[in-house]
Amino acid sequence: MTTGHATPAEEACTDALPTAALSGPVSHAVSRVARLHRIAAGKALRGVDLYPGQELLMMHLWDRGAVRQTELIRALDLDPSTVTKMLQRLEQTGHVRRRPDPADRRAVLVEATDESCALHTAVEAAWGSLEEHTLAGLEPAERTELVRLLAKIEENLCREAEDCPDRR
Amino acid sequence: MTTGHATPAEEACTDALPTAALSGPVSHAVSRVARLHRIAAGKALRGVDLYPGQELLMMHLWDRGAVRQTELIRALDLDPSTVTKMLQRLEQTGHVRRRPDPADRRAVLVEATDESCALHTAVEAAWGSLEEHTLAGLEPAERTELVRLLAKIEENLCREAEDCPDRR
DNA sequence: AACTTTACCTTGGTCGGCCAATCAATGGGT
DNA sequence: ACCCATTGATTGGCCGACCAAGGTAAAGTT
Repeated sequence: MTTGHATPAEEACTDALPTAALSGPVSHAVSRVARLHRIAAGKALRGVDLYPGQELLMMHLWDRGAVRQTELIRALDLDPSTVTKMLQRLEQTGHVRRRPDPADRRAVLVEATDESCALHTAVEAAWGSLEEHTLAGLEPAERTELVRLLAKIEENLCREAEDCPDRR
Repeated sequence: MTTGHATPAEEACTDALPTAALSGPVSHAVSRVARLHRIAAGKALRGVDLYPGQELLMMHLWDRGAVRQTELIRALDLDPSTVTKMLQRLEQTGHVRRRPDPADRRAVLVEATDESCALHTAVEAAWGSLEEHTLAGLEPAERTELVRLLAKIEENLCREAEDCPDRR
């Protein structure tokens, strides 16, 4: 793929030679991989009544118990409004319960419902199988290298986003 | 990051130790990188009146001229309905023109408007600068390795998606 | 104590993106 | 010629995610 030659069979999953891929091969790849990954996650999660993205929120709740919404925002690194709406939907589907924080009358405490805990293992299994499938055919060394490189570009992107300056 | 130790300073951009990251480090990283990358793209594209995602569509049109919608769907590898809605918005903002295909009365031909072509260079510059920024600090060897690994996992994910079986 | 700033969350709007279902036109099979 | 399967595109509904703006409560200032 980095070399110029490509047999017709090999370019099955790729378009011919879009300038997007030439002008920004990594950006291009990241977009495509992310999209495919999200679709795969969606399929794996369909059986547990969760939509992709929600599983990370739930995992955090399962991990930490009752937390205030701000912590979710910080941990998931999402927009506050996004979390609000996700929680509204998760509450409606009975996965999550919200109650006012007695210590701070403007804050909200969030926790996973007991019923949702039944999904815990299923979700982790799905997440693990997704990971395994994503990395199929990669040797251990390649995997750690991939993680290292992804962490590097994440930090690059994070720096520009100026999300990091404050101690999040 | 794969090792257990992490100084307080180093985990600045990462949450403490979410099971999500342990249970699927690559999946986790892909999500985060993709999100940050999209935000960065959004910032870079804000000056050109385009939203992230639209630039790829426009680049394809600039490349290939008038194409039918099916080709966009295939090339961008998106859901048909997604493309339809994107085109409706792009048409409304004057970046794109649509007309019926004389050869096939159910198809639609899409092409970039002349005005949109003015953005061509700006978009490619933005895309290139985004790429450069994403890869800041990575040596050439690391970059090609990253591309190679991303391509590998893309193929893995693509295979499961069963989008590939037919000759796209 | 009164005022100002900051923190926590919500609402409204917009986009990209998916799925499921639908309609219209083409093309094959008999 | 007819019927049926396939292809091209659209609609409606939903979710994740963003931004901008607003409202309320806590903390900091004077």
